[in-house]
Amino acid sequence: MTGVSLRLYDTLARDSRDIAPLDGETLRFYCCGPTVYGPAHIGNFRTFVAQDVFRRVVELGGTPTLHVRNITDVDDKTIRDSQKAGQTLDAFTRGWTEKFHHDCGELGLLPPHIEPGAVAHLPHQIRMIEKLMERGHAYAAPDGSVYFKVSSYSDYGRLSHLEDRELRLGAASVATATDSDEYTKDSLADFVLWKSRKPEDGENYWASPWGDGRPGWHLECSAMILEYLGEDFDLHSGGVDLVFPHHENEIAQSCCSTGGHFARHWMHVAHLMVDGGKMSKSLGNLYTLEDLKARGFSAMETRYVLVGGHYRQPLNFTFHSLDAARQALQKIARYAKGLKERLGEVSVPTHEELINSADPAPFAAAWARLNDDLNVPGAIGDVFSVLNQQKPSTLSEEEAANVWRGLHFICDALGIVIPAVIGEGDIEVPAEIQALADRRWDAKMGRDWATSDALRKELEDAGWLVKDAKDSYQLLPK
RNA sequence: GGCGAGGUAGCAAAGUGGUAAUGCACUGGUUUGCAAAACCGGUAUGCGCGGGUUCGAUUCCCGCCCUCGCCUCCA
Repeated sequence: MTGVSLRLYDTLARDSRDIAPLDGETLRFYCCGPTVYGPAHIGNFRTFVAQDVFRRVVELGGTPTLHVRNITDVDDKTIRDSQKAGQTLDAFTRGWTEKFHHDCGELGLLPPHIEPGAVAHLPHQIRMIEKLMERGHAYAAPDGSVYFKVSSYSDYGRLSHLEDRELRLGAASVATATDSDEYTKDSLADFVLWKSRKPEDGENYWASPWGDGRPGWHLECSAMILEYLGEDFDLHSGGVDLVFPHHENEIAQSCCSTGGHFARHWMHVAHLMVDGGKMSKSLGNLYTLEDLKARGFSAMETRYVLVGGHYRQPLNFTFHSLDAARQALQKIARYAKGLKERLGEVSVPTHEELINSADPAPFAAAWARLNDDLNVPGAIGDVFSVLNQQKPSTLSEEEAANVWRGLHFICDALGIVIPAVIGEGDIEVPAEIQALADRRWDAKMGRDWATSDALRKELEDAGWLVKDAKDSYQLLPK
Protein backbone atom coordinates (compact mmCIF):
# COMPACT_ATOMS: atom_id res chain seq x y z
CA MET A 1 0.00 0.00 0.00
CA THR A 2 1.12 3.48 -0.72
CA GLY A 3 -0.45 5.17 2.22
CA VAL A 4 -2.45 7.66 0.21
CA SER A 5 -6.13 7.47 -0.53
CA LEU A 6 -7.87 8.91 -3.51
CA ARG A 7 -10.17 11.86 -3.19
CA LEU A 8 -12.30 12.60 -6.19
CA TYR A 9 -14.79 15.28 -7.09
CA ASP A 10 -18.34 14.02 -7.18
CA THR A 11 -20.74 15.74 -9.57
CA LEU A 12 -23.75 14.89 -7.44
CA ALA A 13 -22.30 16.04 -4.12
CA ARG A 14 -20.52 18.92 -5.83
CA ASP A 15 -17.58 18.25 -3.63
CA SER A 16 -14.60 15.96 -3.34
CA ARG A 17 -15.07 12.69 -1.54
CA ASP A 18 -12.91 9.75 -0.63
CA ILE A 19 -13.01 6.81 -2.96
CA ALA A 20 -13.42 3.53 -1.14
CA PRO A 21 -15.13 0.37 -2.37
CA LEU A 22 -18.63 -0.22 -1.05
CA ASP A 23 -17.95 -3.90 -0.54
CA GLY A 24 -14.63 -3.20 1.11
CA GLU A 25 -12.71 -5.02 -1.57
CA THR A 26 -13.28 -4.11 -5.17
CA LEU A 27 -14.02 -0.71 -6.63
CA ARG A 28 -16.83 -1.35 -9.09
CA PHE A 29 -17.39 1.30 -11.70
CA TYR A 30 -19.09 1.92 -15.00
CA CYS A 31 -18.09 4.12 -17.91
CA CYS A 32 -20.33 5.12 -20.76
CA GLY A 33 -18.62 3.73 -23.82
CA PRO A 34 -18.62 4.72 -27.46
CA THR A 35 -21.35 4.56 -30.05
CA VAL A 36 -19.65 2.54 -32.74
CA TYR A 37 -20.60 4.17 -36.01
CA GLY A 38 -17.17 5.51 -36.97
CA PRO A 39 -13.71 5.98 -35.53
CA ALA A 40 -13.65 7.59 -32.11
CA HIS A 41 -12.05 11.03 -32.10
CA ILE A 42 -9.51 12.37 -29.66
CA GLY A 43 -12.25 14.12 -27.72
CA ASN A 44 -13.89 10.79 -27.03
CA PHE A 45 -10.52 9.44 -26.05
CA ARG A 46 -9.88 12.23 -23.63
CA THR A 47 -12.70 10.85 -21.52
CA PHE A 48 -11.54 7.26 -21.81
CA VAL A 49 -7.99 8.22 -21.00
CA ALA A 50 -9.09 10.14 -17.91
CA GLN A 51 -11.11 7.14 -16.77
CA ASP A 52 -8.09 4.96 -17.40
CA VAL A 53 -5.95 7.17 -15.18
CA PHE A 54 -8.62 6.93 -12.51
CA ARG A 55 -8.56 3.15 -12.68
CA ARG A 56 -4.78 3.01 -12.65
CA VAL A 57 -4.53 5.25 -9.61
CA VAL A 58 -7.11 3.17 -7.76
CA GLU A 59 -5.34 -0.07 -8.62
CA LEU A 60 -1.87 1.20 -7.86
CA GLY A 61 -3.25 2.44 -4.57
CA GLY A 62 -3.97 -1.17 -3.73
CA THR A 63 -7.67 -1.51 -4.54
CA PRO A 64 -8.71 -3.96 -7.25
CA THR A 65 -11.35 -2.72 -9.69
CA LEU A 66 -14.23 -4.08 -11.69
CA HIS A 67 -14.45 -1.89 -14.74
CA VAL A 68 -17.49 -2.10 -16.99
CA ARG A 69 -17.76 -0.09 -20.18
CA ASN A 70 -20.49 -0.57 -22.73
CA ILE A 71 -20.57 -0.49 -26.49
CA THR A 72 -23.59 1.25 -27.95
CA ASP A 73 -24.32 -0.80 -31.01
CA VAL A 74 -27.86 0.26 -31.76
CA ASP A 75 -29.20 3.80 -32.09
CA ASP A 76 -30.20 6.23 -34.83
CA LYS A 77 -26.64 6.77 -36.03
CA THR A 78 -25.51 3.16 -36.12
CA ILE A 79 -28.67 2.19 -37.99
CA ARG A 80 -28.45 5.09 -40.42
CA ASP A 81 -24.77 4.62 -41.21
CA SER A 82 -24.89 0.84 -41.44
CA GLN A 83 -27.59 1.25 -44.06
CA LYS A 84 -25.49 3.81 -45.88
CA ALA A 85 -22.59 1.38 -45.81
CA GLY A 86 -24.79 -1.41 -47.08
CA GLN A 87 -23.92 -3.60 -44.12
CA THR A 88 -25.97 -5.32 -41.50
CA LEU A 89 -26.02 -3.43 -38.22
CA ASP A 90 -24.10 -6.25 -36.59
CA ALA A 91 -21.30 -6.36 -39.16
CA PHE A 92 -21.09 -2.58 -39.24
CA THR A 93 -20.83 -2.10 -35.48
CA ARG A 94 -18.48 -5.04 -35.11
CA GLY A 95 -16.05 -3.42 -37.51
CA TRP A 96 -16.05 -0.14 -35.65
CA THR A 97 -15.81 -1.89 -32.31
CA GLU A 98 -12.64 -3.58 -33.51
CA LYS A 99 -11.23 -0.26 -34.63
CA PHE A 100 -12.07 1.18 -31.24
CA HIS A 101 -10.26 -1.65 -29.47
CA HIS A 102 -7.25 -1.15 -31.67
CA ASP A 103 -7.08 2.57 -30.88
CA CYS A 104 -7.55 1.89 -27.17
CA GLY A 105 -4.64 -0.51 -27.30
CA GLU A 106 -2.40 2.05 -28.94
CA LEU A 107 -3.34 4.61 -26.32
CA GLY A 108 -2.45 2.19 -23.57
CA LEU A 109 -5.96 1.95 -22.12
CA LEU A 110 -6.50 -0.98 -19.79
CA PRO A 111 -9.32 -3.01 -21.30
CA PRO A 112 -12.47 -3.03 -19.19
CA HIS A 113 -13.16 -6.27 -17.36
CA ILE A 114 -16.59 -6.42 -18.94
CA GLU A 115 -17.66 -4.72 -22.16
CA PRO A 116 -21.32 -5.42 -22.81
CA GLY A 117 -23.16 -4.42 -25.97
CA ALA A 118 -26.72 -3.08 -26.10
CA VAL A 119 -28.09 -5.51 -28.68
CA ALA A 120 -26.88 -8.49 -26.69
CA HIS A 121 -28.77 -7.22 -23.66
CA LEU A 122 -32.23 -6.59 -25.05
CA PRO A 123 -33.94 -9.00 -22.63
CA HIS A 124 -32.39 -7.12 -19.73
CA GLN A 125 -33.67 -3.85 -21.08
CA ILE A 126 -37.14 -5.17 -21.71
CA ARG A 127 -37.24 -6.59 -18.22
CA MET A 128 -36.35 -3.19 -16.84
CA ILE A 129 -39.13 -1.51 -18.78
CA GLU A 130 -41.60 -4.07 -17.47
CA LYS A 131 -40.47 -3.29 -13.95
CA LEU A 132 -40.94 0.40 -14.57
CA MET A 133 -44.43 -0.19 -15.98
CA GLU A 134 -45.37 -2.31 -12.98
CA ARG A 135 -44.24 0.39 -10.63
CA GLY A 136 -46.09 3.11 -12.47
CA HIS A 137 -43.04 4.95 -13.78
CA ALA A 138 -43.59 4.22 -17.45
CA TYR A 139 -46.44 4.17 -19.93
CA ALA A 140 -46.96 2.90 -23.45
CA ALA A 141 -48.05 5.37 -26.10
CA PRO A 142 -50.55 4.43 -28.80
CA ASP A 143 -47.79 3.90 -31.37
CA GLY A 144 -46.08 1.26 -29.27
CA SER A 145 -43.35 3.45 -27.84
CA VAL A 146 -42.81 3.40 -24.12
CA TYR A 147 -41.89 6.48 -22.10
CA PHE A 148 -40.56 7.15 -18.67
CA LYS A 149 -42.87 9.37 -16.67
CA VAL A 150 -40.57 11.99 -15.26
CA SER A 151 -43.22 13.40 -12.96
CA SER A 152 -43.31 10.04 -11.15
CA TYR A 153 -39.80 10.50 -9.84
CA SER A 154 -39.40 13.41 -7.50
CA ASP A 155 -35.61 13.27 -7.43
CA TYR A 156 -35.39 13.83 -11.15
CA GLY A 157 -32.91 16.62 -11.89
CA ARG A 158 -30.74 16.23 -8.82
CA LEU A 159 -27.60 15.43 -10.76
CA SER A 160 -27.92 18.15 -13.37
CA HIS A 161 -29.70 20.64 -11.10
CA LEU A 162 -32.52 21.09 -13.52
CA GLU A 163 -35.26 20.32 -11.03
CA ASP A 164 -38.04 22.18 -12.73
CA ARG A 165 -36.65 21.85 -16.14
CA GLU A 166 -39.77 22.36 -18.21
CA LEU A 167 -40.01 25.86 -16.85
CA ARG A 168 -36.37 26.45 -17.47
CA LEU A 169 -36.23 25.30 -21.03
CA GLY A 170 -34.68 28.02 -23.13
CA ALA A 171 -36.67 29.57 -25.93
CA ALA A 172 -34.66 27.77 -28.55
CA SER A 173 -35.17 24.40 -26.92
CA VAL A 174 -38.89 24.88 -26.60
CA ALA A 175 -39.16 25.70 -30.26
CA THR A 176 -37.21 22.60 -31.22
CA ALA A 177 -39.16 20.37 -28.91
CA THR A 178 -42.57 21.50 -30.08
CA ASP A 179 -41.55 21.26 -33.69
CA SER A 180 -40.65 17.64 -33.27
CA ASP A 181 -43.33 15.10 -33.98
CA GLU A 182 -43.19 13.32 -30.67
CA TYR A 183 -46.74 14.21 -29.69
CA THR A 184 -47.33 10.88 -28.07
CA LYS A 185 -45.54 11.83 -24.90
CA ASP A 186 -47.60 12.98 -21.95
CA SER A 187 -45.01 15.53 -21.06
CA LEU A 188 -42.18 17.18 -22.90
CA ALA A 189 -39.82 16.01 -20.19
CA ASP A 190 -40.62 12.32 -20.56
CA PHE A 191 -38.03 10.30 -22.37
CA VAL A 192 -38.28 7.19 -24.45
CA LEU A 193 -37.52 3.72 -23.11
CA TRP A 194 -38.66 1.78 -26.12
CA LYS A 195 -38.95 3.22 -29.62
CA SER A 196 -41.61 1.66 -31.80
CA ARG A 197 -40.51 0.35 -35.16
CA LYS A 198 -40.19 2.93 -37.92
CA PRO A 199 -39.87 2.21 -41.64
CA GLU A 200 -36.40 3.75 -41.75
CA ASP A 201 -35.17 1.22 -39.19
CA GLY A 202 -35.23 -1.42 -41.90
CA GLU A 203 -34.54 -4.84 -40.47
CA ASN A 204 -33.31 -3.42 -37.22
CA TYR A 205 -36.17 -4.07 -34.84
CA TRP A 206 -36.89 -6.50 -32.07
CA ALA A 207 -40.02 -7.91 -30.50
CA SER A 208 -41.25 -6.64 -27.16
CA PRO A 209 -44.47 -6.80 -25.13
CA TRP A 210 -45.33 -3.41 -26.68
CA GLY A 211 -44.67 -4.40 -30.23
CA ASP A 212 -41.65 -4.32 -32.50
CA GLY A 213 -39.08 -1.66 -31.94
CA ARG A 214 -35.74 -0.95 -30.31
CA PRO A 215 -34.50 0.25 -26.96
CA GLY A 216 -34.02 3.90 -26.11
CA TRP A 217 -30.44 4.97 -25.71
CA HIS A 218 -30.53 5.74 -21.99
CA LEU A 219 -31.86 2.33 -21.10
CA GLU A 220 -28.93 0.16 -22.10
CA CYS A 221 -26.57 1.54 -19.49
CA SER A 222 -29.10 1.10 -16.70
CA ALA A 223 -29.87 -2.46 -17.73
CA MET A 224 -26.27 -3.53 -18.12
CA ILE A 225 -25.23 -1.87 -14.89
CA LEU A 226 -27.93 -3.79 -13.07
CA GLU A 227 -26.68 -6.99 -14.65
CA TYR A 228 -22.98 -6.55 -13.96
CA LEU A 229 -22.72 -4.17 -11.03
CA GLY A 230 -26.05 -4.50 -9.28
CA GLU A 231 -28.32 -1.91 -7.71
CA ASP A 232 -25.61 -0.23 -5.77
CA PHE A 233 -22.09 0.39 -7.02
CA ASP A 234 -19.18 2.71 -6.51
CA LEU A 235 -18.85 5.06 -9.41
CA HIS A 236 -20.23 6.05 -12.77
CA SER A 237 -18.34 8.11 -15.29
CA GLY A 238 -18.68 9.79 -18.63
CA GLY A 239 -18.18 13.04 -20.49
CA VAL A 240 -19.77 16.18 -19.02
CA ASP A 241 -22.25 16.32 -21.85
CA LEU A 242 -23.81 13.15 -20.51
CA VAL A 243 -24.79 14.69 -17.19
CA PHE A 244 -28.02 15.77 -18.77
CA PRO A 245 -30.03 14.05 -19.97
CA HIS A 246 -28.31 10.70 -20.18
CA HIS A 247 -27.13 10.21 -16.63
CA GLU A 248 -30.14 11.94 -15.18
CA ASN A 249 -32.31 9.48 -17.08
CA GLU A 250 -30.20 6.53 -16.05
CA ILE A 251 -30.67 7.45 -12.42
CA ALA A 252 -34.40 7.75 -12.88
CA GLN A 253 -34.72 4.43 -14.68
CA SER A 254 -32.50 2.50 -12.35
CA CYS A 255 -33.70 3.87 -9.07
CA CYS A 256 -37.34 3.57 -10.07
CA SER A 257 -37.03 0.01 -11.34
CA THR A 258 -35.01 -1.36 -8.45
CA GLY A 259 -35.43 0.95 -5.52
CA GLY A 260 -31.65 0.73 -5.18
CA HIS A 261 -29.11 3.47 -4.82
CA PHE A 262 -27.42 3.32 -8.19
CA ALA A 263 -24.01 5.03 -8.45
CA ARG A 264 -22.51 6.42 -5.25
CA HIS A 265 -20.17 8.74 -7.03
CA TRP A 266 -20.26 10.55 -10.36
CA MET A 267 -17.14 11.45 -12.28
CA HIS A 268 -17.46 13.67 -15.33
CA VAL A 269 -14.69 14.56 -17.72
CA ALA A 270 -14.60 18.00 -19.32
CA HIS A 271 -14.46 18.36 -23.06
CA LEU A 272 -11.51 18.58 -25.33
CA MET A 273 -11.50 21.78 -27.35
CA VAL A 274 -9.64 22.37 -30.56
CA ASP A 275 -8.17 25.78 -31.27
CA GLY A 276 -10.22 27.26 -28.49
CA GLY A 277 -13.60 25.98 -29.58
CA LYS A 278 -15.73 22.93 -29.76
CA MET A 279 -14.72 20.19 -32.12
CA SER A 280 -17.05 19.53 -34.95
CA LYS A 281 -17.01 17.76 -38.25
CA SER A 282 -18.14 20.86 -40.09
CA LEU A 283 -15.19 22.86 -38.81
CA GLY A 284 -12.86 20.10 -39.91
CA ASN A 285 -11.16 20.00 -36.54
CA LEU A 286 -12.33 16.61 -35.45
CA TYR A 287 -9.23 14.47 -35.26
CA THR A 288 -8.92 10.74 -34.91
CA LEU A 289 -5.83 8.87 -33.78
CA GLU A 290 -5.33 7.99 -37.42
CA ASP A 291 -5.28 11.66 -38.42
CA LEU A 292 -2.59 12.43 -35.89
CA LYS A 293 -0.52 9.43 -36.84
CA ALA A 294 -0.68 10.59 -40.44
CA ARG A 295 0.92 13.80 -39.21
CA GLY A 296 3.67 11.84 -37.53
CA PHE A 297 2.49 11.81 -33.94
CA SER A 298 2.42 8.62 -31.95
CA ALA A 299 -0.52 7.47 -29.88
CA MET A 300 1.61 7.95 -26.75
CA GLU A 301 2.29 11.56 -27.66
CA THR A 302 -1.43 12.02 -28.10
CA ARG A 303 -2.08 10.40 -24.76
CA TYR A 304 0.42 12.72 -23.11
CA VAL A 305 -1.50 15.69 -24.47
CA LEU A 306 -4.87 14.31 -23.40
CA VAL A 307 -3.67 13.58 -19.92
CA GLY A 308 -1.88 16.93 -19.61
CA GLY A 309 -4.84 19.00 -18.47
CA HIS A 310 -6.90 18.43 -15.35
CA TYR A 311 -9.84 16.21 -16.25
CA ARG A 312 -12.44 18.66 -14.94
CA GLN A 313 -11.02 21.50 -16.97
CA PRO A 314 -11.65 21.96 -20.67
CA LEU A 315 -8.43 21.16 -22.49
CA ASN A 316 -7.45 23.01 -25.62
CA PHE A 317 -5.86 20.76 -28.16
CA THR A 318 -3.35 22.21 -30.64
CA PHE A 319 -0.58 20.79 -32.75
CA HIS A 320 1.84 22.82 -30.71
CA SER A 321 0.75 20.83 -27.67
CA LEU A 322 1.65 17.66 -29.54
CA ASP A 323 5.11 19.05 -30.31
CA ALA A 324 5.50 19.96 -26.66
CA ALA A 325 4.39 16.46 -25.68
CA ARG A 326 7.01 14.92 -27.90
CA GLN A 327 9.76 17.03 -26.36
CA ALA A 328 8.59 16.33 -22.84
CA LEU A 329 8.44 12.60 -23.48
CA GLN A 330 11.89 12.72 -25.02
CA LYS A 331 13.18 14.46 -21.94
CA ILE A 332 11.84 11.62 -19.84
CA ALA A 333 13.19 9.08 -22.32
CA ARG A 334 16.71 10.53 -22.14
CA TYR A 335 16.54 10.61 -18.39
CA ALA A 336 15.42 6.97 -18.28
CA LYS A 337 18.25 6.11 -20.62
CA GLY A 338 20.66 7.77 -18.24
CA LEU A 339 19.29 5.70 -15.37
CA LYS A 340 19.60 2.56 -17.42
CA GLU A 341 23.23 3.29 -18.11
CA ARG A 342 23.71 3.73 -14.40
CA LEU A 343 21.93 0.48 -13.59
CA GLY A 344 22.95 -1.88 -16.33
CA GLU A 345 20.32 -4.52 -16.96
CA VAL A 346 16.93 -3.38 -15.67
CA SER A 347 13.46 -4.32 -16.70
CA VAL A 348 10.42 -2.12 -17.01
CA PRO A 349 8.01 -3.17 -14.27
CA THR A 350 4.53 -4.15 -15.41
CA HIS A 351 1.30 -2.69 -14.05
CA GLU A 352 0.74 -5.89 -12.05
CA GLU A 353 4.22 -5.81 -10.58
CA LEU A 354 3.79 -2.20 -9.59
CA ILE A 355 0.47 -2.94 -7.91
CA ASN A 356 2.12 -5.59 -5.80
CA SER A 357 4.99 -3.46 -4.73
CA ALA A 358 3.37 -0.05 -4.90
CA ASP A 359 5.99 2.51 -4.08
CA PRO A 360 6.26 5.95 -5.62
CA ALA A 361 9.69 6.35 -4.02
CA PRO A 362 11.02 9.87 -4.72
CA PHE A 363 7.83 10.73 -6.55
CA ALA A 364 5.66 10.74 -3.46
CA ALA A 365 4.62 14.32 -4.16
CA ALA A 366 3.43 13.44 -7.65
CA TRP A 367 1.58 10.43 -6.29
CA ALA A 368 -0.13 12.62 -3.69
CA ARG A 369 -1.22 14.98 -6.45
CA LEU A 370 -2.76 12.14 -8.38
CA ASN A 371 -4.64 11.10 -5.31
CA ASP A 372 -5.98 14.61 -4.94
CA ASP A 373 -8.69 14.55 -7.57
CA LEU A 374 -6.37 13.15 -10.23
CA ASN A 375 -4.25 16.25 -10.59
CA VAL A 376 -2.22 15.00 -13.52
CA PRO A 377 -0.69 18.31 -14.63
CA GLY A 378 0.42 18.94 -11.07
CA ALA A 379 1.88 15.45 -10.86
CA ILE A 380 3.75 15.83 -14.11
CA GLY A 381 5.24 19.07 -12.82
CA ASP A 382 6.41 17.27 -9.69
CA VAL A 383 7.92 14.50 -11.77
CA PHE A 384 10.03 16.94 -13.73
CA SER A 385 11.04 18.71 -10.56
CA VAL A 386 12.47 15.43 -9.30
CA LEU A 387 14.15 14.68 -12.61
CA ASN A 388 15.74 18.11 -12.56
CA GLN A 389 17.19 17.48 -9.13
CA GLN A 390 18.16 13.84 -9.26
CA LYS A 391 20.62 13.60 -12.09
CA PRO A 392 21.35 9.99 -12.97
CA SER A 393 25.10 10.53 -12.92
CA THR A 394 24.99 11.76 -9.33
CA LEU A 395 22.93 8.87 -7.96
CA SER A 396 24.16 5.78 -6.22
CA GLU A 397 23.06 2.56 -7.79
CA GLU A 398 20.51 2.07 -5.08
CA GLU A 399 19.13 5.57 -5.54
CA ALA A 400 19.01 5.09 -9.28
CA ALA A 401 17.07 1.85 -8.86
CA ASN A 402 14.65 3.68 -6.61
CA VAL A 403 14.10 6.46 -9.10
CA TRP A 404 13.73 3.92 -11.88
CA ARG A 405 10.96 2.12 -10.05
CA GLY A 406 9.27 5.32 -8.90
CA LEU A 407 9.37 6.87 -12.33
CA HIS A 408 7.75 3.80 -13.82
CA PHE A 409 5.21 3.79 -11.04
CA ILE A 410 4.05 7.32 -11.81
CA CYS A 411 4.21 6.78 -15.56
CA ASP A 412 2.10 3.66 -15.14
CA ALA A 413 -0.44 5.66 -13.18
CA LEU A 414 -0.64 8.04 -16.11
CA GLY A 415 -0.59 5.19 -18.58
CA ILE A 416 2.51 6.65 -20.17
CA VAL A 417 4.95 4.22 -21.68
CA ILE A 418 8.34 5.89 -21.78
CA PRO A 419 9.34 5.94 -25.43
CA ALA A 420 12.72 5.19 -26.91
CA VAL A 421 15.02 8.13 -27.39
CA ILE A 422 14.37 9.32 -30.91
CA GLY A 423 17.14 8.11 -33.14
CA GLU A 424 17.59 4.86 -31.25
CA GLY A 425 14.91 3.25 -33.31
CA ASP A 426 14.73 2.94 -37.05
CA ILE A 427 14.61 6.12 -39.02
CA GLU A 428 14.26 6.02 -42.74
CA VAL A 429 16.66 8.42 -44.32
CA PRO A 430 16.24 9.34 -47.98
CA ALA A 431 19.24 8.36 -50.10
CA GLU A 432 20.13 11.93 -51.09
CA ILE A 433 20.10 13.04 -47.47
CA GLN A 434 22.26 10.10 -46.52
CA ALA A 435 24.68 10.99 -49.30
CA LEU A 436 24.92 14.59 -48.07
CA ALA A 437 25.49 13.39 -44.55
CA ASP A 438 28.20 10.99 -45.63
CA ARG A 439 29.97 13.75 -47.50
CA ARG A 440 29.75 15.91 -44.43
CA TRP A 441 31.18 13.17 -42.25
CA ASP A 442 34.08 12.71 -44.62
CA ALA A 443 34.75 16.43 -44.60
CA LYS A 444 34.61 16.45 -40.84
CA MET A 445 36.97 13.53 -40.60
CA GLY A 446 39.26 15.42 -42.91
CA ARG A 447 38.97 18.42 -40.56
CA ASP A 448 37.52 20.46 -43.37
CA TRP A 449 35.27 22.46 -41.06
CA ALA A 450 34.06 24.87 -43.70
CA THR A 451 32.70 22.14 -45.94
CA SER A 452 31.40 20.22 -42.98
CA ASP A 453 29.47 23.19 -41.65
CA ALA A 454 28.12 24.11 -45.03
CA LEU A 455 26.76 20.61 -45.44
CA ARG A 456 25.30 20.68 -41.96
CA LYS A 457 23.47 23.84 -42.90
CA GLU A 458 22.26 22.22 -46.10
CA LEU A 459 20.93 19.23 -44.19
CA GLU A 460 19.22 21.47 -41.69
CA ASP A 461 17.52 23.35 -44.47
CA ALA A 462 16.35 20.02 -45.78
CA GLY A 463 14.86 19.27 -42.37
CA TRP A 464 17.53 16.99 -40.94
CA LEU A 465 19.62 17.37 -37.87
CA VAL A 466 23.04 15.77 -37.58
CA LYS A 467 24.11 14.53 -34.18
CA ASP A 468 27.77 13.70 -33.94
CA ALA A 469 29.27 11.17 -31.61
CA LYS A 470 32.92 10.17 -31.26
CA ASP A 471 33.16 7.95 -34.29
CA SER A 472 29.67 8.00 -35.77
CA TYR A 473 26.76 10.28 -36.35
CA GLN A 474 22.97 10.17 -36.42
CA LEU A 475 20.44 11.80 -38.68
CA LEU A 476 17.23 13.01 -37.12
CA PRO A 477 14.27 14.59 -38.82
CA LYS A 478 13.65 18.03 -37.37
C1' G B 1 -33.05 33.37 -20.04
C1' G B 2 -31.30 29.11 -16.62
C1' C B 3 -27.12 26.10 -14.95
C1' G B 4 -21.85 25.30 -14.83
C1' A B 5 -16.54 26.14 -15.74
C1' G B 6 -12.75 29.59 -16.48
C1' G B 7 -9.56 34.22 -17.25
C1' U B 8 -1.83 32.90 -14.14
C1' A B 9 4.55 34.46 -18.44
C1' G B 10 5.11 34.01 -26.08
C1' C B 11 2.10 29.03 -25.80
C1' A B 12 0.24 25.21 -22.40
C1' A B 13 -0.80 24.39 -17.41
C1' A B 14 -0.44 23.60 -11.69
C1' G B 15 -0.72 26.13 -7.14
C1' U B 16 -1.03 28.93 -2.45
C1' G B 17 -3.66 33.90 2.92
C1' G B 18 2.86 35.23 3.30
C1' U B 19 4.99 36.63 -1.69
C1' A B 20 4.37 32.41 -8.37
C1' A B 21 5.49 24.37 -9.94
C1' U B 22 6.33 22.27 -14.48
C1' G B 23 6.57 21.38 -20.02
C1' C B 24 7.27 23.79 -24.80
C1' A B 25 9.41 28.08 -26.98
C1' C B 26 13.10 31.88 -26.28
C1' U B 27 17.81 33.15 -24.10
C1' G B 28 23.20 33.81 -21.36
C1' G B 29 27.22 30.53 -19.97
C1' U B 30 30.14 25.69 -19.58
C1' U B 31 31.14 21.77 -22.93
C1' U B 32 31.61 20.47 -28.24
C1' G B 33 36.12 22.36 -34.15
C1' C B 34 30.62 23.81 -35.23
C1' A B 35 26.13 21.41 -33.73
C1' A B 36 23.08 17.90 -30.67
C1' A B 37 22.75 16.08 -25.76
C1' A B 38 24.22 17.25 -20.89
C1' C B 39 25.23 20.76 -17.04
C1' C B 40 24.78 25.93 -14.58
C1' G B 41 21.64 30.30 -15.18
C1' G B 42 17.83 33.94 -17.17
C1' U B 43 12.89 35.03 -18.74
C1' A B 44 5.27 36.79 -14.91
C1' U B 45 7.57 42.93 -9.05
C1' G B 46 3.01 39.57 -11.47
C1' C B 47 -1.74 35.83 -11.46
C1' G B 48 -8.85 39.73 -16.37
C1' C B 49 -10.52 45.01 -14.27
C1' G B 50 -12.18 47.98 -9.90
C1' G B 51 -13.14 48.04 -4.88
C1' G B 52 -13.23 45.60 0.18
C1' U B 53 -11.49 42.34 4.43
C1' U B 54 -6.38 41.44 6.35
C1' C B 55 -0.12 42.96 9.17
C1' G B 56 -0.18 40.78 4.29
C1' A B 57 -4.43 38.46 -1.46
C1' U B 58 -2.95 35.96 -7.26
C1' U B 59 -5.31 32.97 -3.33
C1' C B 60 -11.30 35.28 0.79
C1' C B 61 -15.72 38.92 -0.16
C1' C B 62 -18.50 42.42 -3.53
C1' G B 63 -19.16 44.60 -8.35
C1' C B 64 -17.79 44.68 -13.50
C1' C B 65 -15.68 42.93 -18.28
C1' C B 66 -14.49 38.77 -21.29
C1' U B 67 -14.21 33.46 -22.87
C1' C B 68 -16.08 28.56 -23.08
C1' G B 69 -19.55 24.52 -22.19
C1' C B 70 -24.53 22.45 -21.20
C1' C B 71 -30.05 23.35 -21.43
C1' U B 72 -33.10 16.22 -24.58
C1' C B 73 -27.48 14.13 -31.26
C1' C B 74 -22.89 14.43 -28.48
C1' A B 75 -17.03 11.74 -24.64
